Amino acid sequence: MTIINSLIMADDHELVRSGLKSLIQQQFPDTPICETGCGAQALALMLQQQPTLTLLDVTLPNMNGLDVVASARKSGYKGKIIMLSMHHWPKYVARAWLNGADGYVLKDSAFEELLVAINSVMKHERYLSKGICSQAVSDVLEHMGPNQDDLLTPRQRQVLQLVAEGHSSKYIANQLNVSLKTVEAHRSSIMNRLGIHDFAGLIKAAISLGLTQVN
Amino acid sequence: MTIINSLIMADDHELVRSGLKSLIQQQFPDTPICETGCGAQALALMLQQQPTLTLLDVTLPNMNGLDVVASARKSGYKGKIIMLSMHHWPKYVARAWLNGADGYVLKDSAFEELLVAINSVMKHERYLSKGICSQAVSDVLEHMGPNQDDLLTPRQRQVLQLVAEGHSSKYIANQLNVSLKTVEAHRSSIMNRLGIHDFAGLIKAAISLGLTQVN
DNA sequence: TGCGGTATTGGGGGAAACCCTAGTGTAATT
DNA sequence: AATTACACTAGGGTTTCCCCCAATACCGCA
Repeated sequence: MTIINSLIMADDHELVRSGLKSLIQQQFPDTPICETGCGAQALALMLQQQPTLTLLDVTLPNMNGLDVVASARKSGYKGKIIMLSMHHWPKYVARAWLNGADGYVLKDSAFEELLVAINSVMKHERYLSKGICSQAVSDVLEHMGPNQDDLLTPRQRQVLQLVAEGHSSKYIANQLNVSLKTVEAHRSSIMNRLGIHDFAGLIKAAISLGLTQVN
Repeated sequence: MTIINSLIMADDHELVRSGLKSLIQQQFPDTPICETGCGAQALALMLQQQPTLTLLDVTLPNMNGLDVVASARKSGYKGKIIMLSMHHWPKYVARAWLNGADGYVLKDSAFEELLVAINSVMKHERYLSKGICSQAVSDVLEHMGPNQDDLLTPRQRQVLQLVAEGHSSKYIANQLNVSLKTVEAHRSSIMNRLGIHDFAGLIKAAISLGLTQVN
């Protein structure tokens, strides 16, 4: 039987977290579960508590799950990480892999599959959800440099995500603890790099990069 | 104590359904719960089984939740309907109201709030999730005819499309041969009507209204 | 015919964003 | 060890946008 000492769960919808927590608690009654709805807090909790297992939604406010994984690994987090996502796009899966995730489970999976994933990663195996074409993921990985293949730097993606969530540069500057001017400089460099000259294009780029959703 | 004879739950993600089912089952152990992940099947089940209560996600494959509500009511479904949605936009809430929903609960709510919503609608009351500005919904309802395209005036659509294409208000003013201030007034009234408070939301609204495309 | 609502038009002032320029730190290259 | 490249940081000055307010024009309705 798999034993999980502690668990952190990050999802942007509290109802979803509650439901998942209920299901997991039934399977692992003795595991303390800590939950959060935002990426930055998830990262902080991971580093503070070093939980045995972290369940991370990909689309999170503040900082998306893929960046959380990268930052956590870079900061020395050693626990297992399973991504929860509704996206089956190979690009996302490959990015999760490279950033240091151990499992990738689609939200359109049965709970039993999540249990299989948990057991797999706790045995130091990787798990890829059914319904994801692993060949396509391999292909993407081939054409994907080990790091920094993306168009934007982590900081730029972070800023772009916050912009696309509708926050002002002032608010973003407070969130990131930098100057207003710094945020504006990031915005500017993002637009230069993507060849965008207006706000609308910025939002559309964020959508097509998966940093935010239309609705 | 509220008694629910039967319940149908529709959500596009099986993991979410499982979790929610687990929570609800704990509260209503004797209620049979039927679940589905697609809108068309949800509609069919509602008409066949006439459940006491239906929980409907707004974003569903095949047929979105708002259309399911409209069709179900038109076909004589008499049970209660609670919408589950991640969208707080007044536009969506107003549409749900007009189509015949009894409750509207954000996915970013505690499970306890869903229970309050269930108890409310079973007592023939309407329930609106916290975090939704009911005044904004009322405002939208005022300006909302029976068909969906009355949300914006032709001029507003025209302006919104140009905005979403990335043009500045100044350029738009020149294109339309009106004052800069007029265009800005249009932008303002569009945002008021849709319950939007930032530029990002404006672009996303234009996309979901089909006025522009992501790429 | 008059009345109310709203579509469309416009202004002023304050806040936010954009363009240009530039310092610092880090990592890879030569 | 020196150089190059670039991510991240930041300021000054200009342009653009957002909120409160108002005038005219149009359309349905009593």
